[in-house]
Amino acid sequence: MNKNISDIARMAGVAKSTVSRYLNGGSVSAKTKQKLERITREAGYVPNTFAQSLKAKRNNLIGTIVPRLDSFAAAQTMTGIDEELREAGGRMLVYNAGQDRTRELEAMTDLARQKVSGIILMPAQVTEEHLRTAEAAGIPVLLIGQSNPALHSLVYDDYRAGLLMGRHVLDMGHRRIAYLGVTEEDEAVGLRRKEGFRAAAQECEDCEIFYYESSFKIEDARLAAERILDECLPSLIVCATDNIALGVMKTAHMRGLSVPSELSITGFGGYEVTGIIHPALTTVRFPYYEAGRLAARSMLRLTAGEEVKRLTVIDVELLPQESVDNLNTASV
Amino acid sequence: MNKNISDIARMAGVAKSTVSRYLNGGSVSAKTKQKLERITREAGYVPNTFAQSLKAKRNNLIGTIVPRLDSFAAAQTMTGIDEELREAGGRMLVYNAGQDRTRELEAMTDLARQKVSGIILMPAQVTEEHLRTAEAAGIPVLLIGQSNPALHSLVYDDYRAGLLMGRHVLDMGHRRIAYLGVTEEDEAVGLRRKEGFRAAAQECEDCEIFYYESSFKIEDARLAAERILDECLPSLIVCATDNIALGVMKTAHMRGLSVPSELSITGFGGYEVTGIIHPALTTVRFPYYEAGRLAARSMLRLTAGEEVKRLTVIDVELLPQESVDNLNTASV
DNA sequence: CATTCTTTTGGAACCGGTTCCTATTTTTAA
DNA sequence: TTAAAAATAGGAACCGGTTCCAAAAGAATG
Repeated sequence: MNKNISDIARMAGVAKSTVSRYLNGGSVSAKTKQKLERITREAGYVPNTFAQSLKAKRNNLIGTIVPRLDSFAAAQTMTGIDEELREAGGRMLVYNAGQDRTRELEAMTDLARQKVSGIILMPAQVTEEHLRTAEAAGIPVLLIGQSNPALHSLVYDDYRAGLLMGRHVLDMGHRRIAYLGVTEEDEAVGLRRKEGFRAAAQECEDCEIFYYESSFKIEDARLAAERILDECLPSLIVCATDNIALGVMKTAHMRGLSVPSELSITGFGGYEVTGIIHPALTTVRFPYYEAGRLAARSMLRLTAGEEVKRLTVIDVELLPQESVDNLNTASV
Repeated sequence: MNKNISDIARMAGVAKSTVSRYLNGGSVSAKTKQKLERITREAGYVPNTFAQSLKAKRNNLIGTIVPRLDSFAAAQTMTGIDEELREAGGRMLVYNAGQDRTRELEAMTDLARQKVSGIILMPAQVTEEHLRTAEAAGIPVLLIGQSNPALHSLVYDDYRAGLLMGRHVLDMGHRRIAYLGVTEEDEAVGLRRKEGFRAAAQECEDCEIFYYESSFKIEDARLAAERILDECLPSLIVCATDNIALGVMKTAHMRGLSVPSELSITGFGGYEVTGIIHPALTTVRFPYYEAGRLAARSMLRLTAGEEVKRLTVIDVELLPQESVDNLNTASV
């Protein structure tokens, strides 16, 4: 049923090289061009991509490895990558690493086997093994969210995010604050975000900060919040991600604490849900979608052998909403 | 740098057919097997998947077309598909249709070109053109969420979902109810869900139901809720999706209406966020993840030429939470 | 009209595997 | 020890394209 290039050549009474040239815009006379136009259309001819890729030794696929499919950040980033690639005729092959480092490495190897043109990776941390695997893959690898001098990276300005948030909550009059972070192994979220916040705190003499740690899971955050409220009763909890903030908010509701009048809460990320819940969550917006587009654009340039800046820092934006009480006016 | 099968054959002093046989478990003597084991390992040899697919005329890719990447349902379904395929050595190629029917059709054609083994589609509606395109693709196409006699389909029991929800809210004593649905062009969400609900309403004589329509967007739902509250002031709004319910909840908060004591709200879907927000949203859980797994399993059987039931109905489950007031006890 | 330069075309080789068929070697049975 | 059977290996064709090179055809020039 499906015709191949030889069939078409035979039907048109020409050599298959002529058909190939016709399809790829080579020099073909107007007459044969017309004939081939008609015949390929009538036969519904579609070139076999395997055969094309076999000869070309490359395809238009970009592998994207995400830590999980059901996260706002991953979804937005993927959407951005997908749209940018599509406009350039490329395609996105998604791999879900399920937040498992081994699967992340396997995914890279596997994508290299499939001979994708490049890999966009959203890792939680970059290990020596990541570098070795990327090296072995022999194709461009671009990181989003984490950076490494050995690879091309696209990072958010996590330090500034922490700084902005810190200054904002201090401005609002909060002095007794809990910071609920994540493991420092995650350099971006765990370390730099916290350091930015700490820097803001150090600009203010009379504030007390309590540092806590949780996982990225909402349920773990909920439990951590229980501990925080039992131990130090802050006026505000700064959470390292919006999801963590949701967990903390849940705890507040369960304890009957009113947000923000009895407990203020902030997040990081700018997830859609932060604007929908009540009270809307004060957070720092990370432009995931734009980062995805930018990543795809950079990757296309890399696969074309063009130069790309090794490290790009993406700006973030404070998004003050309702979940932070203004203690200045309250005391007036 | 990268070796091909001929290189390996030369290095081992055998014919490439022998190498191929070694790789694919054909009859090879213990001695050559050992030798090839060593050589392929040392050379880091990896077969070229294009060449394999070219000969085999098929690959292990399953195309998945989702309406959008950033929806809970899509994310869960993709995760299910991905995990099931991975266990069977298959891979998922994701296409984002961006809620655009034209792009959905293009995606099918495009996937067929890439010679994926099968397509899993999550359409908002199935048109004649979908059928034609699927037919032309010449590979198995499986629908999730919508059904069509011409294709293999996996649907949720939307009618029962509506029925369960209807009975539940009536049980809770609500009699003046608004149903905020979506277009009936969406047979599953727009039509059957509503019909189930209507059937439940008809089991009760003294209830008044007001039907409204919105899009799937939270913001549109928010606006629709404004209209509903202005026009008929029900004790409860049944929303056709959890996202719509979130929009309605937003309006309630903005108007200072307490949920559920002044306005009860329900959704459909069982999105993660429904359990996190306060009050937690009463909804019907749709097992998206399991559906994804099931879809992948069915697709693998289809590509293997095995028989698969044409229509599978997936059961749903009522998830009563806090957003529905019990008017029975209230009046006691 | 002959000659030269361009444009168009066909043929063959190639990309990197798999598979079929035949030849050779090894094993088993007689 | 030899014949028959079984296991192993090699060679060639094939999958469906692209590309290089040489031949043929057409256009331009003197």
